Amino acid sequence: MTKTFYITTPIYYVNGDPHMGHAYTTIACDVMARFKRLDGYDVHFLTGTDEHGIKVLQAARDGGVDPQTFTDQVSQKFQDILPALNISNDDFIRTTSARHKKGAQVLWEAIAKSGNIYKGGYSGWYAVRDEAYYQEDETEIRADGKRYALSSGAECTWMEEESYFFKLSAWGDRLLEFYDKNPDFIGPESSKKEVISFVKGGLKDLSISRTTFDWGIPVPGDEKHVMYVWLDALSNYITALGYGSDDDSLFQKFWPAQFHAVGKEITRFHCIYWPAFLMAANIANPERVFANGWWIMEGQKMSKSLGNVVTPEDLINRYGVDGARYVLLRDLPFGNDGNFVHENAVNRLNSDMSNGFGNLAQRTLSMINKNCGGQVPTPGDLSIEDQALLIEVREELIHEMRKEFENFRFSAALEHFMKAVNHANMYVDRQAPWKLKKENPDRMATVLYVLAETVRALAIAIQPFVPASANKMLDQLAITEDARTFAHLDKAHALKAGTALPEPQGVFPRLEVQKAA
RNA sequence: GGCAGCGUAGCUCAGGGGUAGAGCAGAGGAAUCAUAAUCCUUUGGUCGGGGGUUCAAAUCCCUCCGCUGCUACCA
Repeated sequence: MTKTFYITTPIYYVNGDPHMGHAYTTIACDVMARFKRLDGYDVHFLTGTDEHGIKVLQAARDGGVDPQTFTDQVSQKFQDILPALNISNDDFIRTTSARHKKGAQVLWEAIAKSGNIYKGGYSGWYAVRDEAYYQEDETEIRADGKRYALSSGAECTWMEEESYFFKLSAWGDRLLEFYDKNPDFIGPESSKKEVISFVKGGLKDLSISRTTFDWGIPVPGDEKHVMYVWLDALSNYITALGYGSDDDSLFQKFWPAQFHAVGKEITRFHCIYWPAFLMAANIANPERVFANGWWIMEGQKMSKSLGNVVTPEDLINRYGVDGARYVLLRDLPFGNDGNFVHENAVNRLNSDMSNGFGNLAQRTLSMINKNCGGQVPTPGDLSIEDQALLIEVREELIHEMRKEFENFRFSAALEHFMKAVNHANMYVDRQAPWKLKKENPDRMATVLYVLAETVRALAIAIQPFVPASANKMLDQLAITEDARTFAHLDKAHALKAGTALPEPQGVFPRLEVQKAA
């Protein structure tokens, strides 16, 4: 039976427009999803938008529209960037959709049924400006007799609110045991330490409903409450699979998820609350949560006031779709924070894709076109060097890449790829087929065959990162679309001599270095 | 303030107790099939500052500086 692979991005909060960070996480997931599909897995890839909560409500009011209209508009922007970045998601979930609301309520009921929800009161020093409650020792009384939050200086008033609570305090030990038994659950290591120390510090019960506004999912049986946005939001990973609906076949098939990608700022929600909710509802936990870092731009934090916020469209305009995908994953190890420098990105694309891989393909195809009648040449006996190169690109490379993908090391996978490209270019120079043309045409045909076969294997392997370009290259080798998976890397699916090839065209045009954002 | 991470060649980043690594950028050479691309050689760092442990520290410990995230109901 085919192995399933369920992968999710976070659902993006619609209080702002999509930016480079959203693109980054989404692209990383897409690359993983494509890799797994090519590797024979039955993949389900989910992304979506998180649309409830007071911030969205306020943003809608500020814009003078009702919240549903507002979220429709912003969610659409997030949906629009998916085809623009060539994202292969199988589904898009919105937390305002009927299917999600229903599923979230079913989850609530499942947790309630287990005895983990109780009604209580929430009280504390509330700062309207911060939308946050503070402990008494987090506030001070100033000369004017009023109370202010120490951290923000916002004025606080005593508030009491009826609220439902989740018995998070009861789950600390079971969470720690879960982390212990599943050491790969949280990555990278820094996030894991943070989460474990947080849990060890002791967990308090979690308020999971609100009565102060109504832009949310009604609590089953007590509709003056709406569900806490994180309980609402996290449940998307199962509601999108039909959890709690009449047809939960996808849920049966794909849950638990193999991989939740998150930004490093939301690891706590995914690594503490989410498993606790699921365990309480007696649902299996996801296998892995991996947090990616944040980008800064040319050494500076991205911010609206600095005017250096980079949007997905900016990246596409500058680097093309495949170029944007490539430069985001090439240098920075997934999980680390990074500094995005345009000059480096251009250099990277030019030297790796244009000069390295693109030129390898072009010189190979061009020689075949001119010297072999535009057909795949007929190879003779293979030398040791021929065989070594073919083994590297057909077998060893994908083996190495697979290992790196297991640990989300996209940049390391690309390093292996570029190493193979370099070896192929070395091979061209050593064999010098342009000399063989006069001295030994049969040997030239063999060398060009080995090279064409090398380009085929490399193009197949690089598909997850630069799908459109890789496909163009495979078109030029007359590889049919159903013969492009990793299973086709082997000798049995090698190029057939005599196959007519189209006129070669450059696939990775060089970019000009340009300064400033 | 507390917790965690980071600070390594001009740039982007690996590494992590035993004579400092990669790619790009720079320099020199070879070749000319190719998107003037390729291939070879090569310059370059007292691994943020200071202190300590050790025969030996970029790597462990302490401290200081700078940056980042979290600090509970706020994505």
